[in-house]
Amino acid sequence: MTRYDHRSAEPKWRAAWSEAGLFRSEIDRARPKYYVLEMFPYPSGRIHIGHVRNYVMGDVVARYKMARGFNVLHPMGWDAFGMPAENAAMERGIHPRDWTYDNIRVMKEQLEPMGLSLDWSREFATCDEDYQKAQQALFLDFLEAGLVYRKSGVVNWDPVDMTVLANEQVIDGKGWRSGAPVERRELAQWFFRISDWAEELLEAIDGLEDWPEKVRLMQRNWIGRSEGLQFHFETVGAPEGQGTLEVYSTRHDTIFGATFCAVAADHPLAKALEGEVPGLAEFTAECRRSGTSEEALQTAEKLGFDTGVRVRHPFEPEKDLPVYVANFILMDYGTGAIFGCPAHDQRDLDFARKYGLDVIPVVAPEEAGADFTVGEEAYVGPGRLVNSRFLDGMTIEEGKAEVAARIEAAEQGERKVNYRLRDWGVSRQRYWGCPIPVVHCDACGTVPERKENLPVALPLDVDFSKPGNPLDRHPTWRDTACPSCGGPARRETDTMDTFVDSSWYYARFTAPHAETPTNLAAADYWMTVDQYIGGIEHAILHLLYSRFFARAMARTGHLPSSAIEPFAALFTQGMVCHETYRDADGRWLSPEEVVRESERALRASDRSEVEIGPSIKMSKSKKNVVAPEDIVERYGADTARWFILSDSPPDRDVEWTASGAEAANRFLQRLWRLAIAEDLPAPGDPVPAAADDTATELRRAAHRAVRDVTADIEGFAFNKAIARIYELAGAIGKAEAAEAAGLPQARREALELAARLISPFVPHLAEELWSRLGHDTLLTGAPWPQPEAALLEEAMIVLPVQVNGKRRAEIRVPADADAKAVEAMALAEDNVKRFLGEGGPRKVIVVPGRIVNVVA
RNA sequence: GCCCGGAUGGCGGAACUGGUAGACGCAGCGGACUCAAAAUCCGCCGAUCGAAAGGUCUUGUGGGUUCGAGUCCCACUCCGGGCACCA
Repeated sequence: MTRYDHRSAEPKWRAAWSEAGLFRSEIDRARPKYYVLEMFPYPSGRIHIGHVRNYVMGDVVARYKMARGFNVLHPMGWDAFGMPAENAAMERGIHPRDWTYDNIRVMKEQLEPMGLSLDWSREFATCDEDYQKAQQALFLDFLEAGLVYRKSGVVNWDPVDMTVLANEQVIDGKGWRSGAPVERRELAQWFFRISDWAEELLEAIDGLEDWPEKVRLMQRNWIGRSEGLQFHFETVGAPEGQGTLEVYSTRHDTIFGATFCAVAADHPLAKALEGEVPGLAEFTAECRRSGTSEEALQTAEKLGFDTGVRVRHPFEPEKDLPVYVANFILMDYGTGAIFGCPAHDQRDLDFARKYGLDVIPVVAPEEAGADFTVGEEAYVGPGRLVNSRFLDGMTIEEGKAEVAARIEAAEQGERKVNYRLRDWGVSRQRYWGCPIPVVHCDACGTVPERKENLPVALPLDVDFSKPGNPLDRHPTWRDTACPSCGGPARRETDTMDTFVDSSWYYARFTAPHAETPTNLAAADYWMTVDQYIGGIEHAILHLLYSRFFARAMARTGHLPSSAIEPFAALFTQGMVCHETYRDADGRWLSPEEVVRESERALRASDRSEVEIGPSIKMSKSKKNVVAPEDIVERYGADTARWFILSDSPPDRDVEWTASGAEAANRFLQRLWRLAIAEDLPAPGDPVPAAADDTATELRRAAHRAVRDVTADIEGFAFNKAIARIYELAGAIGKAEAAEAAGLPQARREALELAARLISPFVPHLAEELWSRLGHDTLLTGAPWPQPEAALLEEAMIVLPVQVNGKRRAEIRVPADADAKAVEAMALAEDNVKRFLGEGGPRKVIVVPGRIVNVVA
């Protein structure tokens, strides 16, 4: 029996698409545009199935929208800066640049056979000098607009690698590479002023209706808005210049429960006292040394040091509160100082118990009286204020309002909204990143590089044999002339966080070869991205940074104001998982080393028993990876595309199985066999008017499939769309065996519709079927089919009949039968009579077209 | 700790706004074709009682609303994810 040969068909059709230039997009104002984008890959070395799933989903959308008449933009590029390239350089002596571009070449070769409808003419890598130049120009414009600044900040410093570490790179207080205890060090860093946009970024989330609710919630939490009161206490016994202590609280209603104040180790008051109070300097040093990783913070004991300084309670002048330096107070949130109310904050309570401070309950639950006490658990629920003089009896909200009003009237403070979101530190002491285009001059200070001198390019002759930033110790690269005075100056050696690169690439795709970062006309036409697709792991940082960047670019004239939200719709796809295998010695085995039988698995080499582990995300360490090129070689790209979309909803994880891939291939072969049947009439031969019921039934099935597949694609339910296509193939297969007037024509119509419906999913096979059915045009880009309304309507329908809510019979009725007739038919059913027993029905509910329920 | 999801056959999953639970696929079982195998085709496939017709039970657990609940409400169990000294 002949078989569909993907090895010859797939390259043939890709060549045909390429020759026809179908995926090159140009501005065309006559057609509506559609911009579909998948999160671009980091060129780590090889494409894996997870990438394939991501891009195939985007491809289904792109091809579908193309068929619906949209002018589609579907580009691809490379997120090419980052640490792994430097690690490769250090470990294997390969230059990061060569390593990166080699990987890009290999991965592009892997991607090519997948048949993705990508416009490769727009391809770029973020490490291309063109892109760096554009990004540096953006940086300078942001700097001029006041969106970028430089300040000293506390960082995680690895003293061995001599570099700054991200919080995620600090494990148990030690550097993830060096294992050396991480220090908290103050370093001048460049920051983007994202926190200025906190309110705007938060409010605009409401408008992102086509984003997953989950992601919107995560962004809201990340921005972390809180409403509170910022006010000051008068200090007693504090050094010069520390006459007041500014604190921030969201529970200012509990002010009468305050029994202490606490400041951060880096707070000016703490610093001012370091030389005066014995032991304090040691304590603050200890605080600074302790790790900043989440785990370290979580497990760290709450420690405090009484400074001896006191503050005066604003409403009880006779009462003084002690001021502690505490290790759990953060300098960069609020004012770096708090008042502690142990009765109504667990952390404050723990602290108070440890240092023997008073616990004064000031909020009592409704059911409790004024003698309400707090044990080891702070009370944070609702209630009424007690022990609070003029606040007594008020609710928490009323208390807050009253305290705020009095503090404001006394000009001791004001209501203030605070955000968890911090400014974005973008300085990295790294080589393989985009250089920050500024110059340090002894005479002029920090001076922006002139735009005509861009790009500030990375030197290629760098030395990775020593730790630290190679740019810092390069013999000549740092030396330059001051753009302002012309005198000798030094280049900034920090490079930008790679998240900067990915924060605006979507905009660059609209005019990838422009001299300026963007071309406003092109951006105005293509932006915003209509559908963005990628992993949930980028739910916060990448997406938030991109939203900030689009706004900053709009402010500096690089994007139209209509594009401040870069991604109109977001879809987060699940991961690809696979079973794990271990041999008797506990060594991981890859799927190629294993023969899978129904209930067990054997090692291919010696048929020894293999333990089957859970299906988890594919990873090199567990060896449960499947190489896309192996699948493509064996079954073809279409099989890989079909299978990866067929089994699970796109937002959930999918398990890759060999049997599933085989089944996908079996189905594609089946479609092909159906389409090469010899008894099919010529193209254009219409279904005769006198067609038999069998033929009409097939036509109905085909047109229903068109309706359902269309809805499923629109709804991102590709697994359901595929199930509908399986059903259609089943109907065509059944019809092949039958003989009826008009059936060959109906089969032909159904096959043509099937070819059109599968084209977004398995584009090569769709073209092959289309061609085998006698067409000499390309199917790709051809208009999407419309179902015939008349064929979607059924003359007769089957209605279930329930007695007391249990199904007892089915009746076949005309679709437009009236309720009375339906009721009569239902009551005439034997089984209905049987369960009704003696006495007639008390009530009959007829839901037209749905169900009949008889109540006995 | 706080905030979100989710739980449906042996497995992945369907089920419109409350209306025949289990579409479609995998795995399994039986059969046809074949000397045989592969490929292909046909049938069965939640549990249970029954020869059958048909009955009973069944969507994590327990309650509730309703003519009718996988779907809505309340309480709980388990699983997954996010955040977490944020004052």
